[in-house]
Amino acid sequence: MTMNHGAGGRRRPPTIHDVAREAGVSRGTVSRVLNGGHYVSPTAAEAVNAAIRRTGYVVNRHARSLITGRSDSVGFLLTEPQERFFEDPNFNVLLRGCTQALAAHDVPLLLMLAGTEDERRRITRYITAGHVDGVLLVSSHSGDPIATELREAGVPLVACGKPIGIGSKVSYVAADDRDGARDMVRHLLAQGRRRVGVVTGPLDTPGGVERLAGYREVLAEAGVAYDERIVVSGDYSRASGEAGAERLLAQAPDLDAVFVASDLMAQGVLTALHRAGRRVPEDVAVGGFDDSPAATAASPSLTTIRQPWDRISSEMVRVLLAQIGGEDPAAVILPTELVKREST
Amino acid sequence: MTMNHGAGGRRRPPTIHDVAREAGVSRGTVSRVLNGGHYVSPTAAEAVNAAIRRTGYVVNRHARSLITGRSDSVGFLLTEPQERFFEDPNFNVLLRGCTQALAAHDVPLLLMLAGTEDERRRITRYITAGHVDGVLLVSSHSGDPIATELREAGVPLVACGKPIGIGSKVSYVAADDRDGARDMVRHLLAQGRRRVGVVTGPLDTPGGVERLAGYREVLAEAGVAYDERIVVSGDYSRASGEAGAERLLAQAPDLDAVFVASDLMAQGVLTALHRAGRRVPEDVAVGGFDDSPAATAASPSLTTIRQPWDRISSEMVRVLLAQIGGEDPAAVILPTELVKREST
DNA sequence: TTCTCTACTGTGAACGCTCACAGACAGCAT
DNA sequence: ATGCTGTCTGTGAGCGTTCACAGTAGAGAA
Repeated sequence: MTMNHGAGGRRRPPTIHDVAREAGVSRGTVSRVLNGGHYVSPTAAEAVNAAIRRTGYVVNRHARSLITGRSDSVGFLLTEPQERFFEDPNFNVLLRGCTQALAAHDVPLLLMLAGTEDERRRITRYITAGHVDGVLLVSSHSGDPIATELREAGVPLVACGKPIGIGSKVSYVAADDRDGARDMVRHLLAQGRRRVGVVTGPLDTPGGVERLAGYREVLAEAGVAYDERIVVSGDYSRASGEAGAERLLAQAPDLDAVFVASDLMAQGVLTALHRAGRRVPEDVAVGGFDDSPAATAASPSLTTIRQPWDRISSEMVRVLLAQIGGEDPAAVILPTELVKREST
Repeated sequence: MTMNHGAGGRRRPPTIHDVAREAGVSRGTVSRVLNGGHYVSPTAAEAVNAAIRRTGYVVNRHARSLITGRSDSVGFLLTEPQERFFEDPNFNVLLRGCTQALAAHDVPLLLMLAGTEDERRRITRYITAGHVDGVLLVSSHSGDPIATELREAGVPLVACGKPIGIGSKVSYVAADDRDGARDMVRHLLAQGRRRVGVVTGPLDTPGGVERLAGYREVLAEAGVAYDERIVVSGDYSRASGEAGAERLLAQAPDLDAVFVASDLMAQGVLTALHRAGRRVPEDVAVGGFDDSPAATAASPSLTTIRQPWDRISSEMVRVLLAQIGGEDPAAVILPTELVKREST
C-alpha cells in the first residue's frame, strides 16, 4: 500500500468515479454535467458541481480523447524561415493572440516549427495521425506543399494570409492588402504628389501582389500613367528597401513620393533618401505598410497602414474552431487603417 | 457500413493491433519494439518495423498517456507582462530554441500565457492535473507564486533565470550576469575610463541585482570608490535609459563611461548623450547588455554582453527532461561573452 | 536427465472517459 | 387502463495502449 502524498510525489488525481461517488450519482451523470449539462436535473447538476469543487476534479483529457477521437488541441504551424518570423513583431502578436483566443475555449496550442525536411515529415505525421484537431498555418511561401498535404488528409486548416496555388478549399484570414495600398496611394496623391514610386514586396506572395495591384488601381483611377521605372521590388528586408530607393532615385530623380510595401523596407528607403540629401516629407513623402514598431521608431515617423493583427488572430481561431465543428472552409478579409505620421 | 475514405473524411488510423496482425506477432511485441526494442528478437523487430512502414502506423499518444500517466508533452509558461516579452528578441530565440530542442525528443510544446488571474488559475489546474509532464517557466517577477505552487504540487519545473525567494529546490538555467557585468566594466576601465556610471535593471530581478553586483566588484578590485550618484536604475525600457542618462549627466558631468544593463536602455542612453552634445565613444563610452538587434541597429553600434540564448534554451530542455526522468533539480549557469563594437 | 537461467512472446487486465442503450418515472392524451 | 412522449438516470462496453504475468524454448550446468 502506497500513501503517495506530500511534497515531491504527485497524488493520484480524482477520477470521474470519485466525483460520482461523492455526489451520489453515476458516472454517466457526471459526464453529462461536464459536457453541457443536457438531460440533467438541476439537483443532480448542483450536487455534481459541488463534488467537483470539493474533490478538485479535472477531466483527464487523454481518456476523453481516446474515446471521442478528438484531441481538443490545435497546432500552430510555422513553416520556412523561422528567424524572419520570430523577429517580426506582427508574428508575435499573432501567436499571442491565437494562444489567448484558444485559451478562452480551453483549447491548448501546440507550437510546431517545420524548418528542416525531417521536421516537416515528423510534424505532418503527427498532425495527420490526429494528435491535433486542426492547424493554424503561417507560411511565407503560400502554396506551401504542407498545406496541400494537410488539406488532402482532411485536417481542418486556416492560413494566415491568402494562400496561392491551392484550390479554394482552404480557409484563410487576411488583411485587405489591396485596399490598404489604395488608401495609402490615395493619401499620397491627396497631398499633391504626382510622381509616386513604389517598392513592392516579393511578387510570389499574395501580399506583394495585392499591394502592387492597389497602387496600380489608384494611379489608373487618378489618370496617372503607370511607369515601370518607378516600380522596384524588395523582399521586405531593410536592406532591400535601401537598395530599392537608390534604384528609384537613379531612374527617376523627380520622384516626390514612395509607397513602400513594408515598414522595415521603408526604414531603408528613409536611409537612402537621407543619404541622397532629400528631405522627408518636404521633397519626398514616404508611406509604409504594417504599422510595426519600426514605423514609430523611424525618423521621421512613418505614415503607414495598420493591419488588424489582433482581429486576424481571433478570426483565425474562430474560423478554425467552426471548421473543426463541421462547418465549411471560409475566407475572411479584414479592413486596414491608414495611420498618418510625419513622413507624409 | 461506412467506407470513410477519400478527401474530406479522415480514415480511421491503423492501431497497434493492425500492425501486430500485419507483422504476425502480438500487441505486446509491437509495443516493445515501439518502446526501445528490449527483449525482442531481431527477426520480430524487423517484421514489426516493416509493418509499421507499410501501414503508416503512428502511436496514439492519448491511449499511451492514459496508461502511463505521462503526457509526453511540456508546457512553456509565460507569466505577467506578455507584451514586453513578445517584443523581446531574446525571448523569441528562447521560445524557438525550446521548441526545437523538445522536438528533437519528440515532445510537443504547449504554449501557455498566464496574464490574468483567471488564466493563472486555469493553467495551474491544467498543469497540476498532469496534462503536461513538466514546465519551462519564464517569469519576470521571479519568486512568482505560480512557481511555488507548481513546485509544491511536485511538477518538474525549470526557470529561465535565477528565481529569488523560492527555496533551492527549483531548477534554473541562467547566464552569468555578474561575470558579464564584470567583463564589461573591466573593459571600460581598460580603456582608461575612470568615472563609470551605471544604469541598472529593475532591482527586484536577479538580473538587475547581479549586474550591479558585478559592477561594484570590479570597481572595488580596481580601487575606485563606489559613488551612489552615478548609479541610477531603470526598467529595461528605452525611455528609462534616456531618463537615467539625463540624471547621470546632471549629477556627474564628468562622466566618461556608462555601463547600461540592457541594450534597449543603452539606446536611450545614446539618445540622451547625443542631445547633451557628448560624443560616443570619444567623450563617453557606453556598454550595453544582451547583444540584441538593438545593439547593431544603434549608432554608434553598441559594445555589449552576449547571453548564450541558444544554449540557455537547450539546457533548459535538457534539465527539464532529466528531472522528468527522475533526476534532482539542478542549476546551470552559462558563460557570457563580451562583444566589442563602436560605442567603447 | 533435470534443473536453472536467459531471451523472448502472448494474454488479460487495467487506465478514465464517453457513448449507446435500456429502464424508470412523470405527465398527458387516448 | 393503455399508450405515448419527454426527461432523467444508471450500466456495460470499448477507445488503443502499456504493464504484469505466465508461459515457451533453448542453452548451459549439475
